[in-house]
Amino acid sequence: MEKTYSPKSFEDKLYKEWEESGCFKAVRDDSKVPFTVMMPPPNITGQLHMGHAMDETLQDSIVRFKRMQGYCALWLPGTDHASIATEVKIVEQMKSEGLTKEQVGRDGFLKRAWAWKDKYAGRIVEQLKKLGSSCDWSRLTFTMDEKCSKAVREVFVNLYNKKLIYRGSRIINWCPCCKTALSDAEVEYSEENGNFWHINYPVEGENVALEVATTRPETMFGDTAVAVNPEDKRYKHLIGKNVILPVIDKAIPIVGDKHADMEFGTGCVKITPAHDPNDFEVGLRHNLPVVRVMNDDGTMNSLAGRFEGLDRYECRKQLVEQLKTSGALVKIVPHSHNVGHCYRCGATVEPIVSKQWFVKMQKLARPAIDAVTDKKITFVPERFAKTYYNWMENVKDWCISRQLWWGHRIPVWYCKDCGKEICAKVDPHICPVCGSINLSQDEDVLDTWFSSALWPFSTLGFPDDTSDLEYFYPGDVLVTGYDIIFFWVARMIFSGLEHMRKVPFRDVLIHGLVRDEKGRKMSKSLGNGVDPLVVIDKYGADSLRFSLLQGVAPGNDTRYSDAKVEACRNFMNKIWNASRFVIMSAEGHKVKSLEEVKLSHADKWIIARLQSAIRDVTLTLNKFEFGIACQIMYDFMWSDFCDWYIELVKPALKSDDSAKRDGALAVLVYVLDNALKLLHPFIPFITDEIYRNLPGTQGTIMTKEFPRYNSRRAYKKDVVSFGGIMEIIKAVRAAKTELDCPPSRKVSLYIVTENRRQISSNQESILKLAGAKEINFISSAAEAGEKTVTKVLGIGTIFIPMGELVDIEKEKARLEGELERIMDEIRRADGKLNNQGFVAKAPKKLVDDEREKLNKYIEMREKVINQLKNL
RNA sequence: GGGGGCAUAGCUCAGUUGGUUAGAGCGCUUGCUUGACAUGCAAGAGGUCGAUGGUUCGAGUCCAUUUGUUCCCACCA
Repeated sequence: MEKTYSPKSFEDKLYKEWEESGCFKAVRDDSKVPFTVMMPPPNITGQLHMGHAMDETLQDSIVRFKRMQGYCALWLPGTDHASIATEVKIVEQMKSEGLTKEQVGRDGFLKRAWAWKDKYAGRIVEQLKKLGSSCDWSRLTFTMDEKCSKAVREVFVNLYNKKLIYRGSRIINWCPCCKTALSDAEVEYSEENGNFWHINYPVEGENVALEVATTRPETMFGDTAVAVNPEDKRYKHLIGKNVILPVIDKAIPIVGDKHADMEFGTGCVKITPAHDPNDFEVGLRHNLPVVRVMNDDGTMNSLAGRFEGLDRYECRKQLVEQLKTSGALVKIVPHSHNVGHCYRCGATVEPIVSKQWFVKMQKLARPAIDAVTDKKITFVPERFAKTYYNWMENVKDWCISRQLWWGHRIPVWYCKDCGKEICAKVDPHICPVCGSINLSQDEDVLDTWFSSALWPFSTLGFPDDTSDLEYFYPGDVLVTGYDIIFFWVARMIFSGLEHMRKVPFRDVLIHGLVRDEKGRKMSKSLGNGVDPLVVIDKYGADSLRFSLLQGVAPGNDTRYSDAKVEACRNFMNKIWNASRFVIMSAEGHKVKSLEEVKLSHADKWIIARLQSAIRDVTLTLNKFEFGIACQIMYDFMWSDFCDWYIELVKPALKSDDSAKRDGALAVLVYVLDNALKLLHPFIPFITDEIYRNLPGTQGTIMTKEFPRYNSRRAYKKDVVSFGGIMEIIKAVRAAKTELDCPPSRKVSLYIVTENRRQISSNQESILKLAGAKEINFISSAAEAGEKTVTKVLGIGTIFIPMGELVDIEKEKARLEGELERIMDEIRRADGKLNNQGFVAKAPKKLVDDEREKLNKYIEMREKVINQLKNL
């Protein structure tokens, strides 16, 4: 093995082997319990970012863990066609060539889109592999694959037949840049500084005017009424009369509607049903005409008179000028308000009335809410269930049609002769009503999330009753960021319930965002994104993975920093070198099993520590507490195994006593073997590379059984008593530092203790790690001689002669400080034990422990006082 | 307007049914060629866990109020 950890030399090689050996493949095996994870398919718009890296690392760790535990683990990978996002990219690409969609036409466009998909989907797959993702590539699915399209078609037709999909003219969010409708979830709001333009609408036949205020004056051409509150004494007498729209001199009625808030503004609201959701509702109540004044591209149409053809903002500018000159403009009041933007291109969204397809949500939402309240689905952390409820309970009908070309085309045809609307699973060629062959398919495609919603079952063969569907559905855990709970998680849940009659997964593991070093969201516009591949190239995939898992609380955002990855890389290097030591020590020796050797005190201690690591890692992983699990392994490997155990066994390894050597070697290999397995889910590459070099192993670690807790090897008493030995070592080291004694100077130890056997059986360890040359057991302090440093410990009192280095006054001060600390402890423990409530109500073990502690400290106090007297 | 999150060491963060003396990484101080590792080793300094009140034998952890910060949802033209 090389001296330093160099991941490049083995990561790609190992991945290739894993893939070729077929151990990622999940094949139905009825002797095993299935464990299914559906990968959230990354968009084919580009490449993976840090958020993906975290998402995939979490999933891979779970899947590897479960696979090692003996489950038939399926992690199904895929990519998403990302209808609007990809279309935006392709339009941009064409623009650079001086082309437009219209010029290349639908077929030409789709050809480009598929080429795009081939390029980027492949790139994403390569990136996933670099990360070490153990997904079943034989099942790689694209959301526009034949099987997904079939599922989409099936679901659409079924919902249509159940009247849960309908077509209607509603106010929708319109992106004038992408020229398509958007769902509510696809609109992002941000606070913007704008104005209220107060405009006078003269009342017909009266010498008064109603002052209305608007943030979008250009929509006034579509005004079909002015509303006042029916209770409003200022205006109620005018209800039924007309006002004259300025500029175009059109008479529109004054209506009484509670939508007009008497307290707000002037109390008069212009009603523009075609361009505002609230106004649309008012329009319905008062039977007002719906007048749309804007084109799809955000320019004004002919109803805007001389402003026709102008962009909405240019129109606004010129219109305001005209209103100003004509005197209709009363005032302009600065006003900041929330403006909706397209989540893909950022353009300001225009609420527009438009004929679109919708999914009726009310009936679908109910069972989806119940599934979570009934605990059929659990959000981890739980608080995200609230976010989910909040959205589901207020969900509006889902606008699913998009005026785009890239996506699943809506399976509805219209008969040009009789107007019949035909929705069918198989493309119709003849009108069932009039027999005409003059049919044309709806031009629109479906919202990307319509197919994503079916992902948990479309990938397994739905609507066919496949064996895979029966075995692997429902999934076990879905891992995703909190930012797509609405887009995706919610829609998968109601879709699974509606079409499969079963929830699509049992647990939803929500993680946070990966932010940059300063805590900002990583984004293209800020240019602060960090490319996982660059990091992997520099530090290795394992280091990146570990850094994304360690120290992260479930659901919390985390910051990426090179420093963190570097610290993880150092950990990898530590593991690497410790392993190198074990392997080198084993060279030329036969490694025996634990059963064949006699275990030393230290051996039992490390084996016991390993057992608690096994128990705790398993426990925490089952609760998806990756941060804690990683920390446990970090501490175990670095502190327990490297800093203590390896140092402890060095003398034994060099000993002439073959029994000692065999014992140490057996334990080293046993512990390392198990630790590697515990670490493998998080850091698959390094653990496998080392495992293959470990004596007595065969093949890859990834198919080996995950360690199981063995209570027979928990050695509870030995763990405690070995703590005493460690205490001695630490005390001697500290004493040396305190007295500026060079660590290399070997000291003599004089110990007053009742645990002579225990100490002498660990003599070699103590001498080695404490840097001592001898241990003398004495019965009183006097025997240790003058000029000593004293350490009062639980296991005994240690005297270290330090000759001229000892300053009696300093030593006194030190012991007095020590005494103070001990007194504090005694006061604390005493206080607790004198508290009737504590003694009566606290668990017995706690009270006993406290009593034991108190006794220990009282004993120590006596010893320190004695020693102070001696000085 | 509604709902969350966060506030713990100089910095970044863990701390999950309330129970030892509150932890880690980085940074800092001191000392080390210690036969795996200087991507290292040893010893340390550094925190009244945002504030107030409460529940409890016991609160960083639970409840209430409050301050600061941040996110999501809804949205009054």
